[in-house]
Amino acid sequence: MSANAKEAILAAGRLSAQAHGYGGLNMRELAGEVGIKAASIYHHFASKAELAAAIAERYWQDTKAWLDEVESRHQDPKASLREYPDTFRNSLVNGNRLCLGSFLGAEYDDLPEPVRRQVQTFADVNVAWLQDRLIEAEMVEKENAEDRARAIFAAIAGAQLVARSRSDITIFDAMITSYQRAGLLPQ
Amino acid sequence: MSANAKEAILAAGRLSAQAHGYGGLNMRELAGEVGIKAASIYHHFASKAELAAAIAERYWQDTKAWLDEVESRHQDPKASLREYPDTFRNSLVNGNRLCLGSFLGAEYDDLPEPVRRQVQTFADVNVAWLQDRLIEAEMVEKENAEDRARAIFAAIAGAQLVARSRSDITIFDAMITSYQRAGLLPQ
DNA sequence: CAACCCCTATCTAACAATCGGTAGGCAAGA
DNA sequence: TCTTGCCTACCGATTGTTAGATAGGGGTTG
Repeated sequence: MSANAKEAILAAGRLSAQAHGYGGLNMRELAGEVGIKAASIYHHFASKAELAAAIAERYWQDTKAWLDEVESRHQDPKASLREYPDTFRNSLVNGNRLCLGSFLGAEYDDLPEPVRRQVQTFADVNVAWLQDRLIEAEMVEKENAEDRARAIFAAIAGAQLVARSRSDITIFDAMITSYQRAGLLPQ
Repeated sequence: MSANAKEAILAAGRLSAQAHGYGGLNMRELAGEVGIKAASIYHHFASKAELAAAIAERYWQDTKAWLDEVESRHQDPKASLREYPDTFRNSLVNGNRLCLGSFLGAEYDDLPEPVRRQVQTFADVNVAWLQDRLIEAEMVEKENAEDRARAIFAAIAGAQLVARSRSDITIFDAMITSYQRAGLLPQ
């Protein structure tokens, strides 16, 4: 295992947290998925709180990398915006999982401080990226861009939440289509 | 206490579940808020699962009653739609709490079956009411009304989720305004 | 080259706290 | 006297976390 163990813990922990949240994240179960014992996790992470913070930090870093890759792949900002819901969709396809930011957002009151900071950063990363694309696409006036970006972020996260509790991806797609028809997202 | 105890348990349980979810709902703590001992709860509810199901059932019943009252207060369906986000807003004002449907929706995988049913009913109640108002207001074609209704429900739940993790009601209001400007909600 | 040591990564075993839930008793009103 | 509503006391399971041991690899030293 060695240095790979830490990465394996982060990867499995992310999947577990997306399915069960911070409260449902279980050290023994997580260790079992990685193939080690629970005590061994403490060799890599000082506590459950710090583990969760590391998971959340890695999560927004991966998200940011993916968003930047999407942006660089299109010259049309509207094309980037059309692709934006795909991460959320993929989480549903991949084990009916939730966006980590949404789950931890729900549990926010019971979250340790270091985890809270990473959750906020995740939201900031998404909103900033959306804001830039909205301005490039000239879809809103500059002074409304941030609010509109946050509204889009919230709407898609909400669609994922609702679709998940039906375990039905088709209603996620239907909601995205509705957002497009209504004018919240570009068609 | 007597017959009032059951009602008090339901009321306190709802508030606790809106703040900490099903997993965070604690029998001892809940009993303490009501002024009884944890064991006494089992005189009124057979298990935590049945208690949570009763809380969720009461929740959608109260929601439905409020929605019907809103509808009867306005003759203009758009006026009803404008008032719709207020329940979600009030939960934030009242202790930064989440819609119970959203919290339980996040925890859906770990929910006992009877609770799941009530969560779905809550979503159905909201979507059905929104669908009726949208049709009355002639805001969408009939075949798209349900999808649009669910999209609005999801968007507002998402806005509440995002606003909660900032403990900031003003950004909730800003997102609702954005939805109106974009055309998702009537202005 | 061999003996030594130490660091890394993991283990077993256990602790203390907390959880949902149960058994059985007690008091009061019908 | 029987039912209702609550209690005390406890059980077993699970949780995050810690202490201490062990195995192996790499570097230093004789």
